[in-house]
Amino acid sequence: MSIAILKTIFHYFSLTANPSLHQIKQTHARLITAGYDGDTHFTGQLLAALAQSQSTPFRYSLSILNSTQNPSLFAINNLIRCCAKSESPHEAFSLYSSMCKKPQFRPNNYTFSFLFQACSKFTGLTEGNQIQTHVIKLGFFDNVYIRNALIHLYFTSHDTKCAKDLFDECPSSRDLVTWNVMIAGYAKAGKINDVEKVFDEMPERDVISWSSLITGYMQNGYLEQALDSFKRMIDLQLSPNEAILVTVLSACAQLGLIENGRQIHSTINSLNCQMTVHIQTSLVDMYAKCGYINKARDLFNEMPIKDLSSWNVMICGLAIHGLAMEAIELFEKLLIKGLNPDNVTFIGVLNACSRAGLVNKGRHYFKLMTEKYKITPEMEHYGCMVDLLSRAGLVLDAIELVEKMSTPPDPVLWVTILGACRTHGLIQLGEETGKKLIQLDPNHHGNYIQLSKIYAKSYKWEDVVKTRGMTNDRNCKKIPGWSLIEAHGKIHQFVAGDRKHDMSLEIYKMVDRVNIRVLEAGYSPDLLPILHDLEEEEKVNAIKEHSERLAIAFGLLVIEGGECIRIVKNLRICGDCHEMTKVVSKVFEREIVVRDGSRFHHFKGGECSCQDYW
DNA sequence: ATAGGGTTAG
Repeated sequence: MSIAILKTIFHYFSLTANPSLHQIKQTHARLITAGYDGDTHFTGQLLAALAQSQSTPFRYSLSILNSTQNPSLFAINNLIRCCAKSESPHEAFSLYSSMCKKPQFRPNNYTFSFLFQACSKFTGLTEGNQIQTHVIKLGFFDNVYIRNALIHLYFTSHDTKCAKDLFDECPSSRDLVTWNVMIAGYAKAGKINDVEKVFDEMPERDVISWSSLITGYMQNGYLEQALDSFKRMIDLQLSPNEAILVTVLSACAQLGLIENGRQIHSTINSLNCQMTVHIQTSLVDMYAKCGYINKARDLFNEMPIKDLSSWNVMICGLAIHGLAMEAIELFEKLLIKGLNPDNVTFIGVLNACSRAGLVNKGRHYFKLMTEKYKITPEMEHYGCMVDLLSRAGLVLDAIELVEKMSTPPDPVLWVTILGACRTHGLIQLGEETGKKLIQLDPNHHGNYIQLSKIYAKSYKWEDVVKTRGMTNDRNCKKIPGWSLIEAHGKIHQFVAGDRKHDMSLEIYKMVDRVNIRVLEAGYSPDLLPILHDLEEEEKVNAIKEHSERLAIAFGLLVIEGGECIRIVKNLRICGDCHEMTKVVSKVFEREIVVRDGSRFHHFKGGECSCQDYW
């Protein structure tokens, strides 16, 4: 093996974005057989190639460095870079510390840049501060790469103030990346006003500035603003990249905005954006979550390359649509393909079982997950199992499972059990569970409501009033329920008793009309869960102003006949609204699809796709 | 010869 060939190979590596570990190892072997083991120049080359590769096994890189007597600074820097990318970034600091003991060691700007990168990965602010003193002493503090990496480190260590001070301190050593780091940092810190301020003030923006702004909105729950920014960006004729498309598709999926999602889909096609596995997966997810499971399935089947997350979104999508058997079949197909399911895959499968009441299958897959695939169940897996067992009436089994857990159970698990006690008439057990739950999680409004409903079921009105009263004393957090509906490209959002909509008057007239029609058709509201001391009429009003009823009334007014009315609700639909919506679908001859906090309900001809199992 | 910032499924 001649030097010329080896040099050519390394030249090829330097031009390759992600040289394979296998090829690098082969070259390493060739170096050894050619007698260049430990050669200073080639050691540096090898480490540079490894630093550029996606897999950066730290032990291997270290052994390469140790094979040479006098490693170059170039080699050391690349080893630190390998380390920063690897699973053990903290090793970079110990490596640096041991290097500092050698008197001839003179770190340069590259060294510090990689070091701060490593510190950000393990949020080693203490280590970072030590390195910072060296940076100042050696006169590298004005280097913009180093400064940006340091600002980034302060943000990842939640020291927003220090990050901002560094940014303000030296306006001359700022570049585009500095501004982008500020946007992303403020976004992670939840300071959305600062995100917007920085974005507006920055002298120029690139695609990452936009991406940071959009994901900043997403991370802080401003989904509509994320979509607005995306539109602004498209209007400016800028090309979105994969990160942005994945993010905005996720916003559409979460909000259930199919018109918006379709528009983004056609934007992707018309802009000649490169289609990737991630984007296709996000499209499948978006269509599934917006209620178009058939479209999602078609897209999934057409995907030339699928990764595990593609399978996961499809399995989870089928599960939320109640297509349990198909979800299970797809899961079995994934196993036959030889893919290894992960924790998310099992959430989808267990969810599917739970939605369809497949108790034995659920137990089987839970066992498969822990025993064969050695996946430690997370709270979500327990959530599915508790749901599955308690809704099937096996409340005692569910309690046993929760009590056997090695980690403290999320109070939500007890909420599920409590709900099941109520539906299965286990009053005594329900009361005990409810009291325990309130002790565990005293600030959650819903817990008191659940317990009061149990009392109502056994006509203990004094306890109902007492329990409800406690919510005021204890300053409980109440998650406001909302429903949204997309009509002619616009989003309309309603909360219970909402009178802010432009068409409010007509909407409430429609609510009354709907009420009369459904009552004529034999629907009778279940008033038990509502406070007993309200006047009869007030009780009816309290239910009839639920946000989904306003959205349905609005849908009946503005969505053309023959078109499906699609509603997205953040919380779970209440039993009474569920009953009423079934009747509405029959008397108004309209298909109504409600995506609630838990799953899809497809109402048609007086029936719901969940078959009342929810 | 070596540098940085943003991303998805529960």
